[in-house]
Amino acid sequence: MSNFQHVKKKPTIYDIASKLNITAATVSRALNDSELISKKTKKMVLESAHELSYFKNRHALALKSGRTNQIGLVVPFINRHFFSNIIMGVEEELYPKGYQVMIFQSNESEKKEQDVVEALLKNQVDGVLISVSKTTRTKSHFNKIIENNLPLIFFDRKVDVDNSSSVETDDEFGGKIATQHLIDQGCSQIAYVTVDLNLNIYKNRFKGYKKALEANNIDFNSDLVFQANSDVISGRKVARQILSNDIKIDSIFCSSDYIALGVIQELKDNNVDIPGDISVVGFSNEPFTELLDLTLTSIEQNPYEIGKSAARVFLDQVNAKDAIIEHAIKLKPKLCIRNSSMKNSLKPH
Amino acid sequence: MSNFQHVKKKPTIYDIASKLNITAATVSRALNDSELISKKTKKMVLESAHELSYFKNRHALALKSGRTNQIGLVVPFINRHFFSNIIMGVEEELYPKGYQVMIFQSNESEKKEQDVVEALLKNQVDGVLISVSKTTRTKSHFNKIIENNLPLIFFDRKVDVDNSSSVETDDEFGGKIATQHLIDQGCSQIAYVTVDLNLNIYKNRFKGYKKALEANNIDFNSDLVFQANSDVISGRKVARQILSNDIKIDSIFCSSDYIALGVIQELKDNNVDIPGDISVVGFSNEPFTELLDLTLTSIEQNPYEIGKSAARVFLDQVNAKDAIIEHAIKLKPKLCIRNSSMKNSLKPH
DNA sequence: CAATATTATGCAATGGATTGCACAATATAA
DNA sequence: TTATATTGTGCAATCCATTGCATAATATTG
Repeated sequence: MSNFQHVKKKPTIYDIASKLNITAATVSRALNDSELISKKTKKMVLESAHELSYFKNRHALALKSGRTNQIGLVVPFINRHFFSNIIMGVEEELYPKGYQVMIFQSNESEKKEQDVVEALLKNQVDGVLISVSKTTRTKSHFNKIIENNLPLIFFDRKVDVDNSSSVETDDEFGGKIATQHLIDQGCSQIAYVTVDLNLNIYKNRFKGYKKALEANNIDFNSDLVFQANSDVISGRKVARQILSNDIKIDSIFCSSDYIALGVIQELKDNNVDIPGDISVVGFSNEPFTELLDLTLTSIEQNPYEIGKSAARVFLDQVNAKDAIIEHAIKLKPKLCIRNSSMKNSLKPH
Repeated sequence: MSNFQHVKKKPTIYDIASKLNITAATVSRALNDSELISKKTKKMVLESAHELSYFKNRHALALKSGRTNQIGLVVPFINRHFFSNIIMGVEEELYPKGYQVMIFQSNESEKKEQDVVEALLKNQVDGVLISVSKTTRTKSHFNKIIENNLPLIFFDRKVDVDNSSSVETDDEFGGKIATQHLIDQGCSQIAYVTVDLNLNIYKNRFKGYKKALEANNIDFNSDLVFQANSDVISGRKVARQILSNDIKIDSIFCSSDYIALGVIQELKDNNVDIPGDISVVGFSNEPFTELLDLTLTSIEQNPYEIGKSAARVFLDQVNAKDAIIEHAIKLKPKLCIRNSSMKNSLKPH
């Protein structure tokens, strides 16, 4: 329990060198398996390195080479189910390749996002994966990344930047299959609840909704479209609005699970039968959707796969060296059917 | 869209030096506000640095000093509400102080945990904050951290290691207030559902439960104690067991929200009135607890504060230099009363 | 065996910032 | 004005690994 523990100094190539009566240069080459070095010497060096439990000093390497084997990962908030699972995917893919993932949050603030990108560049990361903050309007910080000749990969939320890549959910497809599912249940008066249409993801989900109607020869009725924030309260408000205006519908497709939950709560409070009278579908497949009394049908975006995919795109870029590779990947989301939408379903349990 | 963008080289102290016809040493001292340097020179240097948008090279610093301003944060999984909020807290506290947080997952595997700690040491992090994997039985990797003279702070789950600190939830207190709450509602036949009693957190919650009974002169009855895994299925199983054996109880305190949810589902399916016939309390205050039809009373551990606290302990250690500081902090959890436990409550809405 | 081709190693600079020591420039005292 | 004290800068080594160039050691060929 001594105060001043003996801090054993980490061994360097010089230690190995002097132990073997050769120079550090030779050791370095041996460790890097250079053809210049004889097998015998290589063997000696490797053994000695193992013995001393030698490891290369990352910072010396970074200083010399300018590469760090670290990548920057920027998300709005890490404590969101969606983003934390993306991070899982990225790590899973990159950790075995020797990359370390530096995770940063933008807190949905453009300023913080700029700061964070700045910090990443100072760290000389080898690439940046980012999901853009909602409030971001400028893109000079993204251009800076490109100017540094680093791979830049957007995921989930992108901005148009030359020489960058992106991995997104095919939100339009998601909107389409959710709507089609309701139609398949016999619904035709399908209300739609959207969040801010300035955001691409919501724009595209809406597009999918309309496409599905069109494909089934159902007239689009703008009276059935509602605007809300992505939370329970907003969902309740929309439901109240529908009920009090006596708007005739047989289903509601909400572009957010939280809205859907609010809708369900308000409808239940008003003795509306779900899914009998009104079917409800959400979006994102939040963990709570399957924990509810009335489980909620939703669209799974598979954030884990988004993460993995983004990581693979990064590796592609890195390995391609100077070739331009601009990936623009869209992953198909999946419909998770539960009790809130099954007109003919047996009651749960 | 050229393939070979011009990658502007980052300015160094040498650039500043030659621009001002002084030496790098002087520039370095000026940047570090050394008293050796005249105000005039300092001003020149600072201005020039700003002009060139100069920043110190982290890797050069790390190489020279052995310190990196990075800390390692190890959690079992980052996509758990509890842990991701701890991470938030840590970041919030350390980011403004110029520390970067390197986040790693152990996946509840001892081997991975050892690897990760190894990686952190190779990176020469300035300290390690860790929540120990469930499967960890050895502690030599923790000792290695101490031998390197680095601050080691355990959070939520700790292991006994000399010269380390810890920040935990006061689980016993949590168990006590939850039980007391049920007693306050008039309950006396309080079932208790625990998870693996080999784990300290569950051991302590159980202890709290018993203490509360004792304090209220209620006899402890081991027939009312059940064992389960921390999931919904297990919760249902316990409830079925209670019902089929016709065990007389007026409430159930579950050491996990998932168990509590399963219990509630099963009881509801069997037309038991909650909280009328049986009150239910969970533990951890998972996000879903307030989204349920019947909102679930639970114990909030405030992971965000745990994170902040752990970060502060780290800063303490760092600033204390060679002094021994062994913090052992226990944070009081908080009771969140909701509808599942309020005997006299109005029905929701 | 001498001369050339191969192969294996060493030397020294590099990357960027810090710092002990030496020395120059200026200020103060005598 | 000269000797001494005080302040401000420069020199060069250091942290660790890499790498172009020079050279030593060995192998090959005539």
